Amino acid sequence: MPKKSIVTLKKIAQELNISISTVSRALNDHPDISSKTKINVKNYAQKLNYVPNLFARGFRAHKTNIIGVIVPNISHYFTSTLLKGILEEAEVHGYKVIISESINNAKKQADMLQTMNQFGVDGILLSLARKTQEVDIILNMLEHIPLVLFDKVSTKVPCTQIVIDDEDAAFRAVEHLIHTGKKRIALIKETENSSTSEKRYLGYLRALNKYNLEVDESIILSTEDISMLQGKRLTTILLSLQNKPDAVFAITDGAAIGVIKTLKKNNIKIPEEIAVVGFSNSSNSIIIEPKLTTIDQPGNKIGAVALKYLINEINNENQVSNKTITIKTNLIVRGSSFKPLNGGYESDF
Amino acid sequence: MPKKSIVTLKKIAQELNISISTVSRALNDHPDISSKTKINVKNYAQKLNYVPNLFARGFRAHKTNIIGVIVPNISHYFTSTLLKGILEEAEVHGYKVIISESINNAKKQADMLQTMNQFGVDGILLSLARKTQEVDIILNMLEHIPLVLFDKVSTKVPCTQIVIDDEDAAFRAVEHLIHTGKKRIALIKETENSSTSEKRYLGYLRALNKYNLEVDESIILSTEDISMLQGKRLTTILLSLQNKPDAVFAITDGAAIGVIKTLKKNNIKIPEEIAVVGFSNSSNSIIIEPKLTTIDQPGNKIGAVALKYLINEINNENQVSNKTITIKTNLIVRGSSFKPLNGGYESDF
DNA sequence: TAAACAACCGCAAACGTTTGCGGTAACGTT
DNA sequence: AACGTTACCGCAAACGTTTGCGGTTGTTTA
Repeated sequence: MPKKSIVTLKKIAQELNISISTVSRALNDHPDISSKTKINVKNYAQKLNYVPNLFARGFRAHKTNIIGVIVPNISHYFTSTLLKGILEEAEVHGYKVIISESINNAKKQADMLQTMNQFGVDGILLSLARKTQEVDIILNMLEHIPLVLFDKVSTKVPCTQIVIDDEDAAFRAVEHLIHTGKKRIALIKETENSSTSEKRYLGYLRALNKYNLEVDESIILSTEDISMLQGKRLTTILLSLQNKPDAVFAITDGAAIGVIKTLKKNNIKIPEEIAVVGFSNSSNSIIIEPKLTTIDQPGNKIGAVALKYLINEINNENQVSNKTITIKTNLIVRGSSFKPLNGGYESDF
Repeated sequence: MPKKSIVTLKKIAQELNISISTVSRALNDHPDISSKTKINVKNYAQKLNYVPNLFARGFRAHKTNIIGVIVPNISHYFTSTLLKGILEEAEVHGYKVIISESINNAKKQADMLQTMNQFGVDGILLSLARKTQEVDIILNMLEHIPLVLFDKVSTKVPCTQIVIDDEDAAFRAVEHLIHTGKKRIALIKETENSSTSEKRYLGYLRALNKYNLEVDESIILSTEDISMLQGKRLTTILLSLQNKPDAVFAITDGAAIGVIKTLKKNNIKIPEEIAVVGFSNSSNSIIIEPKLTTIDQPGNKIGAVALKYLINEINNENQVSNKTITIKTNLIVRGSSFKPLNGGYESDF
């Protein structure tokens, strides 16, 4: 059993023959304490390697300096960039972060909210599980503890939310395809009511609308669990059509890569015959050949901003705020949608 | 300010006209309490939505049920699988997990150990930052708090360690290349003293040795930050050689993919002219074409096992254990090293 | 010289929980 | 009737910290 003897205020007080309160105040630079005593105490504490028991402190102050984070799935690249942003920002503010994953399970998510609250975290950062329908537990949470939603959000919850401009990003992606001369652009999206999928769909529609392109339901495909495999499957459907599309906008890099793979297998020229655009700028998007045109979502920034707003709510204990903060994204044009005319050279294609 | 009135044992005791201790014991199923009282108390607690203040409880019991995890970089796919394993296992044991990243900075890592200890975590799971040389802080930590190393470990620290069989895995990877008829196998590894890199190097040597193949220093290349870019750079070096290799074993999927990309650009047939094997089975390894032969490291399992051993040390407060647990890996053969003879069909090549 | 004031410090309560110990009632045993 | 036993339950301390309040010096002011 390791556990070296633990140093407390009491011990310091005894050795120095002063009271516990004086030691506490000295270490906290309270004005009531003479600088002589302060130096004395601080030195001695230093020597004994004293560390305050944040537990006791938090217990008393009802403040833990821990914030809880719940994400649907930790092992997605984008999620880990979100977490990175959160962790970095948390550190500068002196907060620790507890992370849990809901595995896209609403029940589990509810349990986690409970446990986190029970643990006395100072606030919660939540990215919703996919099929979160009943938000009553979350609403209830809102009355107990500061909470902000990020990435996967819901308008049903009146709290501050940090999202990317999904609609606008999708719009720009499709607009880009149109600018390259494409006129019949297919869409691959999710069926379940995912807020992001819906918004990207709207962006797609708006772009077609703006440029007076026909909206053809037969090339708007949905799938439950969007993935590379589904991208492949849906592409074969698209290719079996009489009137094939000349571009595909997949709402996810994974699906987009599935599209590319299937197009290549069918010897279809990318982007000349069919162009492809994804969403996320995942690490895979520069591995596939041709490299994938996609939307870069600054995960770090989303995470950092979310934490910043949360801390704000923790400090200003006024009533719950309710605005939605939108983080800008970037369209990254690569070989899957655009081939430079002049001897333009893309390194790996 | 939200903060609904908080329910404590005291409140329940008052309303029910019994003592606090009785309430506590009733909720904890203490034998001294009559089942009538128990039911009574439990029902009432349920109704008030009582949740024990784990903070106060932990404060008293010197137990937080939080374990700390420090990893070099959270946004690597493999890392997130490790974390997933840890999180899942932690949940079944009723532990919460605090995660920090050291960004491969030894100083930062030391600070984090301190803070975690200060926070009163029950134990620490540590994956070392790359250039962790002075381990005194860690050794010191060992006397205070249960700690187990995982993935990135060091023999300098006498504690239980969870690793994969790097040496053996590398051996099998190279042996596989030899079995396919390759005789001149290049190696791409790290320069800095990374334990994994060293072990994989040893496995490489052992394989060459077993099959009486010459070890040629000129095709054993090292790089500081191993990555796709470095893979590309080193491949051009290999290709400029008079006596080119007929296979490349890259100690990392990223580097291996860089190799493949460069080989393709130079119109070299994979695997006929030069075969490639990586390490990690990252998501990228099935995106690149040909798909990459690689070693699958079961991150989930490593994480889970690490946590299991940590909890064991937390409970059995006997002296520090010091064994090294090795997790088995799998060689996954794909197109980058092997082409089926009979009309064998690989879906995307 | 007395009163007022400042500077410095200690007492004790409080946070919510668990738990050793002691106490009371009811019952059965001699 | 006196005693022992059992079944319940409450008192109070303890965990380590912070903080309002009051107390003790010593110094300045009237």
